[in-house]
Amino acid sequence: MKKGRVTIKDIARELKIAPSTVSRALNDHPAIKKETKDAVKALAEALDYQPNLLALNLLQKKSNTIGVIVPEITGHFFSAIITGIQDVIVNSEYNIMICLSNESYEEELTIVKRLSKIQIDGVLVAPSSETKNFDHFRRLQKSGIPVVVFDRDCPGLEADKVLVDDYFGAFQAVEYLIGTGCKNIAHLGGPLNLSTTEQRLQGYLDALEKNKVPINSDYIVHVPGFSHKDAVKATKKLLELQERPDAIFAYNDKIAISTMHVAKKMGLQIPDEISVIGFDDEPHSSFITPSLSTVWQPVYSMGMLSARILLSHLKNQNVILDFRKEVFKPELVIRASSKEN
Amino acid sequence: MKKGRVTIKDIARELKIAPSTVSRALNDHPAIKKETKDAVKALAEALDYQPNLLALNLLQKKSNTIGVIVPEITGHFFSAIITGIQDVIVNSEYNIMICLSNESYEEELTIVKRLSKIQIDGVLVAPSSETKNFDHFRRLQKSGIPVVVFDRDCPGLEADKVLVDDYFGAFQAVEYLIGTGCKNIAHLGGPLNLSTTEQRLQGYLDALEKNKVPINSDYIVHVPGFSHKDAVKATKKLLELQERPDAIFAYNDKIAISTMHVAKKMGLQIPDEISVIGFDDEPHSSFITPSLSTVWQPVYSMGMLSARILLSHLKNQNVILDFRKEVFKPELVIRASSKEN
DNA sequence: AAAGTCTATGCAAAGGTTTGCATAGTCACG
DNA sequence: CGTGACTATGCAAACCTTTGCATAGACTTT
Repeated sequence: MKKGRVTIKDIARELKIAPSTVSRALNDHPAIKKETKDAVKALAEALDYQPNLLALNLLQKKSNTIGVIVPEITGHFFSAIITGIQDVIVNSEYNIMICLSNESYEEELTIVKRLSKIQIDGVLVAPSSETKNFDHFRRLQKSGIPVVVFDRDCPGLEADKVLVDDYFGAFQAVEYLIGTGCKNIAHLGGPLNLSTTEQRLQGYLDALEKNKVPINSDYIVHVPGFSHKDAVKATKKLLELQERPDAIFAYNDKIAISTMHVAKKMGLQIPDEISVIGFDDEPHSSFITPSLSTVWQPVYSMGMLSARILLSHLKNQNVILDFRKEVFKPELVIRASSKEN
Repeated sequence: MKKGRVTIKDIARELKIAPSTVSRALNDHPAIKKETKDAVKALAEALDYQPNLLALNLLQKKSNTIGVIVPEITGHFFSAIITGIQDVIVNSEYNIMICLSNESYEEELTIVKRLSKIQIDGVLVAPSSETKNFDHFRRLQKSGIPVVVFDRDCPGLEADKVLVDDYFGAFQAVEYLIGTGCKNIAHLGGPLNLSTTEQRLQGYLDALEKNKVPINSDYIVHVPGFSHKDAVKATKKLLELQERPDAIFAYNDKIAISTMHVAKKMGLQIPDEISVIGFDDEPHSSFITPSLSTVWQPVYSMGMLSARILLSHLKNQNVILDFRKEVFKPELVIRASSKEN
């Protein structure tokens, strides 16, 4: 019989009224008589009418979709953030499109182009570790698309930002290590160029300095990527030093766990011979042996807040809101991989 | 000056030609003179023309988007599958919309309705653990939307399926435990109603039976949900039994890790007093102590294949392809949480 | 030179919905 | 009865692109 889905025109024809009347009836426009409304609604129901959002999108020049760009989702951190974002967005009229940059600037560029083509309404982004230039985000903003940056800062980009006080977290962790009597504290840093890497390094340095612990540049090694291999290699570099460190503050739990793995294989006692503290508090970090001391971040809340900020921009398209910069405080979680204070 | 983005009409006006000519020039239609094409392309470039996909969507009655429905992404399993899916889809013209059902049938229903409203072109789905009725998927199929089910089977639903031979994996794991001399092998099953739960249970049962090990119903406990608490509670039930099991085959690594945690707290030696085998081979499972024996699944490949199957349907809309059922073989990975053979 | 062929382009419709403006009809008031 | 106000509805444009058909002009063939 009828091919394709039921449209407003079908209802109009059936009821011998104009499509515009049907549209208004469906949207409860006050100028429509109650009887007409009822008739239209009844028929729409009967015919299982589904509004064609594609048409609406074209008309409104918006896709009712927001894009989320993250480097990866196989770790816990971004998965949890996304879950937070999702839980907020689900209760709005927006759809959500998750895109993975695989820590690649190129792919991030491609994604942004794509999102811009489909007329995305807003973007939430944690930039890739390769990204140094933020012009692609600026281009989005210029075409009226609000951009909210989370977790990893984009220095120089004016946008809403939801970050963690990485500096504070690192400072606390390192100061704790000093407090337990560690003298030779090393740092396994993250990929260079990441704001989080820099902040955590700075926290490490300042904690040492404040406590008058001399800084040894041999004790600072940056892990180039996020693979187990990278971490193992970097750890070995540290543990094979003439004067072996007695504590390692790692950029994140993943690295910390690899570090512990290597240390154990070398027969070192954790934490007696070497303390380890990570960052992120991944769920399994409390289950490894010894359980990992780490810095907890309110990941889920960060996701929710980022989404809420974006939504508030979308709701107030006309009003120009000031850019917000929200910084969450992380918390040091002491477990068994570090000595007692 | 000009508000909004550049359209094909703007280019046409500028060049004093018809919009249709511009369209054809941009799409390399053979009937357009080279000079015209060049002129159009040059101007399009200069004006930074971005085709409006929204208009195209309306015209083609499709959104060029495929939906992916998963229960959650905080674990490694679905994250890795999604990464595989993404890596395939990225190289097609399709966009990808990831939706989380949070293991809830209700939310899954809402998601399906939503996807159907936005005229999704195809769906990849791992149903929630609550889902027993698959009519919502059938409705999608009826409106011409191909559905590919992955990981968790939907019995009775005719669709493409990409699964793992859970039965085989479980059978192997349990037979291995028997081979190492374990006599009282318990099973911590997953949420009832999941095809994977059933298959793994059946593999467990058959392995016992084949090896003439009596089945003890006290040794089979199902974990209702995926939280740590649920797993701890279920484990305790097993370990407090009069005749304590000397091996536990768990539904997945997450549960297995919780189990080991409880066992260790009770002072049990793993694997001497109790062996543990999980399922999934999560990346951190090799880092816990003792490292976890488990069943590995080719997650990334599953994601890729699922996506490829869906794409092949979309490319051959007219042709009706037979439903495919692909079953991947898992592999037993023996580490330190089980005895040697 | 007429008829036919080919090339390059234009016209207009289609896709489904919303919305400003126009209009037909009703009613009330002077 | 004429005017004004109000109600309920219809018309048509707009959103942007693609595409079947039409056509104008140039060139070829008989």
